[in-house]
Amino acid sequence: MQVTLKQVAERAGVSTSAVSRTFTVGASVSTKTRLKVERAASDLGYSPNVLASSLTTGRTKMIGLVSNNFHNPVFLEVFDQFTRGLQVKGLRPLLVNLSDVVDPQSLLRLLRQYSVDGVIIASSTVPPAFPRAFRAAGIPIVHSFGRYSASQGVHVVGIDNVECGRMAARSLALRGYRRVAFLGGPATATTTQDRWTGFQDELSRHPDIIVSHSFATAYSYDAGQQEMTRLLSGHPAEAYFCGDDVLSIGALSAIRSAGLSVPDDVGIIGLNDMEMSRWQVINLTTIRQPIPEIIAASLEAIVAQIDDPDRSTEARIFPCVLIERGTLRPLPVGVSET
Amino acid sequence: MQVTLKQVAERAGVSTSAVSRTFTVGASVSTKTRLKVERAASDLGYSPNVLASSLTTGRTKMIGLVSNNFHNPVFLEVFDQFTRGLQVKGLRPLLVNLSDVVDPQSLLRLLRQYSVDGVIIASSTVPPAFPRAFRAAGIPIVHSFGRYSASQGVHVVGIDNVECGRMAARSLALRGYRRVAFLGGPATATTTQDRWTGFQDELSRHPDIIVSHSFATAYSYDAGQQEMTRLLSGHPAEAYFCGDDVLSIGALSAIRSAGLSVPDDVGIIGLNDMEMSRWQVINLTTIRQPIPEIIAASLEAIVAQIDDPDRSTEARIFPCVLIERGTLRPLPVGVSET
DNA sequence: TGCTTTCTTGCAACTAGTTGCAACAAAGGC
DNA sequence: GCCTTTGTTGCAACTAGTTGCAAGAAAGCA
Repeated sequence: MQVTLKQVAERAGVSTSAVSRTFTVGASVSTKTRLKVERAASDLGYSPNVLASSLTTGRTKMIGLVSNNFHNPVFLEVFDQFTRGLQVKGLRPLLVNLSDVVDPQSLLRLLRQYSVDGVIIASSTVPPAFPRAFRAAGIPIVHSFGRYSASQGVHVVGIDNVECGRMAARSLALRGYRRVAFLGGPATATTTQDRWTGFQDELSRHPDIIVSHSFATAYSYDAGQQEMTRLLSGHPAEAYFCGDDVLSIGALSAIRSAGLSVPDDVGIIGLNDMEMSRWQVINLTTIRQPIPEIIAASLEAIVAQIDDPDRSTEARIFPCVLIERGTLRPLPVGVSET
Repeated sequence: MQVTLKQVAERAGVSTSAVSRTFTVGASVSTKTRLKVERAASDLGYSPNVLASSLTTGRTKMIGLVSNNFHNPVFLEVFDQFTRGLQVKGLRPLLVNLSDVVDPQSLLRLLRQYSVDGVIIASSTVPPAFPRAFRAAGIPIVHSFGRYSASQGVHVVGIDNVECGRMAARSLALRGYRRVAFLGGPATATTTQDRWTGFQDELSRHPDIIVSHSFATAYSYDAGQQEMTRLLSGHPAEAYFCGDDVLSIGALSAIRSAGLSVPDDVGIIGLNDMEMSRWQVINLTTIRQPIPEIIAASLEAIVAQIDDPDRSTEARIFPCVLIERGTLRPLPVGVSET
């Protein structure tokens, strides 16, 4: 079945140690035996079994990649970049769909069974108890797209959601909107809370602007559409900061369905800048999350923790940038963004 | 560090065999020792190491989940369903992003190093040499979204792309279009070829309909937009069958940008029915691939092969269905789809 | 050539489990 | 109570590798 190290040793006429050492970088082998071994190995089509070697080395080169966000299109991009980045570093992602798992301990048990070298939790909606469980178990952990303050002792890489809320508020204020609102995802999500906090905070400096808010039941197209439909039946605001791009598009659909025009009747600003937001049929003004940077920093952090488990944790928070497209009215002449 | 079976045995005052057997279903252990062991295990927080046990059992319960399709939004749904489905069966997906790998042998080597129990290749654009390499190596393999004829001896689950082409052709003919075209992805993709073949074949029965075709450089929004822009500068058809939904949306954008209206000036029919196609800002008429069925069948097939490696392979081809939305003109009164 | 130093190599014990076998215990039948 | 059958248990050898140690080989130097 499988070609083993023993068979290679036999064929090459050397000990198993010699074979093991030829496949270990930095081990002491003469060129002569190395050649013999390599010859035998390629004859037999041998490749070492990482899992068997993990027993003694304690390294599986597997990273648990955990997410519950299999519906937000940005996460396809996230998975793409994570898998490529891990592969480049010689690591393999063991993917875990958290949607079915509710208990941090069972996730911990699961990933321990496979003795992964580290865990990346990629989602803003995973409760902090999950990363904390890994921290407590001494398993290298990074919470990507997480919230800084929530998980003390856990390395977090993400954005400043409060600042994003402020940024959205500033954009709306600068564009002269005087009745604005926040349309968030579920109120329980920390990201939603933070964005709303920042939004509110910034607008408290503009007493002339009337602020309201409401929450959709999920970060989804349907939830956005429903909530906006409901809002339009009352006395809608002039512009909405939506918790996320998918929500924005749901809202956009509801506005258009109601026979209103964007951005003339109602303005929308989203958050994420997913692939689809630039599609001309959508053309969403939004705040871009620097995904490549967040992922690169996450990978860096997990590798650093594996190499030095006692490394102190830190949070790396990246700045977001406003991407102006067609769903907010343009800046007045002479006014510039900041 | 890790709690081992030995420690549990010591604490419970039994042999390691007894512990091993308590965690093996169907093994012979008395209730008395089982209780002692379970007690000790939960005291120490023990969970067996799957990888160590895989050495003797030959089962890692890991499945290589291979794809190169990290840009098509349908694949988020595909990954979601695959990961959940595998989890339910007690299997773990080891995700491989094929975008960087070019050689079947290096993919084979990689997955052998982790002694995965089986491999699922989920993509219509992976060359058949990849699944064949696994077949030759005796590793259970399923090619999801693959093409039947291409990989003899490999279990394929997917759709009949030729029939999809015919279906699109019939829809256009029934709606009275008389100048139609196929806008495919890269001409090298077998799916593109098959869809074009079926489209052409069906329309050969309508000598009154003029058929043309062209190929975009990729299955992407930008490629669709570019190709449609080019087509519109010439003498465009009345309706286009696009190779895929993303391509369709690119084409849609180009048409709208040119000041033309859909479906009045130009009709579009896509293929896939991804999440976004039903968004009202897009509202794409398309052919739906039965993704849940394809995935369920793929999982069934891989499990069956693991249980019985000598099992004969088969192809499972699922029917697609037309989803009528707003990018084709309606059927004439009295005419019905078939 | 002889002595020291550095390299290479194999042995054997180890990693975390599983499993065939034999010994023993318990239960069942008469 | 004795014999047979069935159930439980531990030993030891096995899975595919790694690695500390000591011995032997090669190289360096005078």
